[in-house]
Amino acid sequence: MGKTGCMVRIGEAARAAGMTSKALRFYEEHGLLPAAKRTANGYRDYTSETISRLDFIRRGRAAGLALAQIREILFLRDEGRAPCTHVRDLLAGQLADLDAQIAELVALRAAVAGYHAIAAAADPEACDAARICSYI
Amino acid sequence: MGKTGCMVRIGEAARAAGMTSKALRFYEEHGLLPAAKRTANGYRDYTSETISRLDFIRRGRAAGLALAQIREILFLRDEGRAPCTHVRDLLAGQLADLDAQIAELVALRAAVAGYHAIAAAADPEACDAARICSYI
DNA sequence: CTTGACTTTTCCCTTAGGGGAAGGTGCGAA
DNA sequence: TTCGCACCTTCCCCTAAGGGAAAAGTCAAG
Repeated sequence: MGKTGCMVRIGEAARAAGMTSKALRFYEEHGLLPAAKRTANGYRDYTSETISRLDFIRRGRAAGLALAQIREILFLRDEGRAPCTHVRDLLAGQLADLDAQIAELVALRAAVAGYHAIAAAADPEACDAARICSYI
Repeated sequence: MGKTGCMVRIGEAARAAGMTSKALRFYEEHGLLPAAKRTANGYRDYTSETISRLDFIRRGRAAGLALAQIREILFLRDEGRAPCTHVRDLLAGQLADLDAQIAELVALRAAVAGYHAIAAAADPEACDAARICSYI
């Protein structure tokens, strides 16, 4: 085998996964990546296995999962257990969370639209100083 | 006049504004409230003017404004200038931000719903270990 | 030899406060 | 008087997911 194998430094691995080097160090620090092997000069050395792991992390992030949830999934997989039912439950919870967030934002948007309509139609001279601003 | 005047300590002011004492200290520290007068024992002493200022902060927060934006409004008012046109612009920007956030969450919701539908229908045995989890 | 690109670690920054520690103050009850 | 309780003070660490920057080491090319 070659002297250096398929040495991939952090920048290249990050580029391959569409992330930054900082993110990779952060994931390692927070247990989403195992401690990377180091080359003789101390540089992190990644394999294609790490790259696919990073791909999964990216897909999970794109689905709005928190790093802690992604870490759970990875932990199950690392334990040799299929995380599929757990992932299904996480996705169900994520759907409920998203529905709640959307409902909240839609309600806030309606309220802000009302304030803005009043502000757009009001006479700027009518502002009550004691209230700081009458539009809110 | 009475010895203690209308002394209102931080806890009572916070209750009156529907906040916590921590929030009031935080607002003072970050320039949304002027440095409170202190009583002889070092306790902060608030007036009704502060309470109405806190009410405005709460209304601004309820409208989804950031503390930095609320601070700008308060600064204008403190300068003697009516903040109304600025508030109107902030509300317009807030509307645009909310629309963007809602669109993003709705798109994410659709994607997650798709993942979840696949996960709910799939055979858990079919999960591909190399991909960590096939549902995402 | 030097320059430039890459890496390492470490520290501070972001939002809007929350939690808690350690200690001071004032009032009523025992 | 002393205890307990409620309240206050400052100080420090914590959140999520990294970003920015500093200081320093490594390596290949010009």
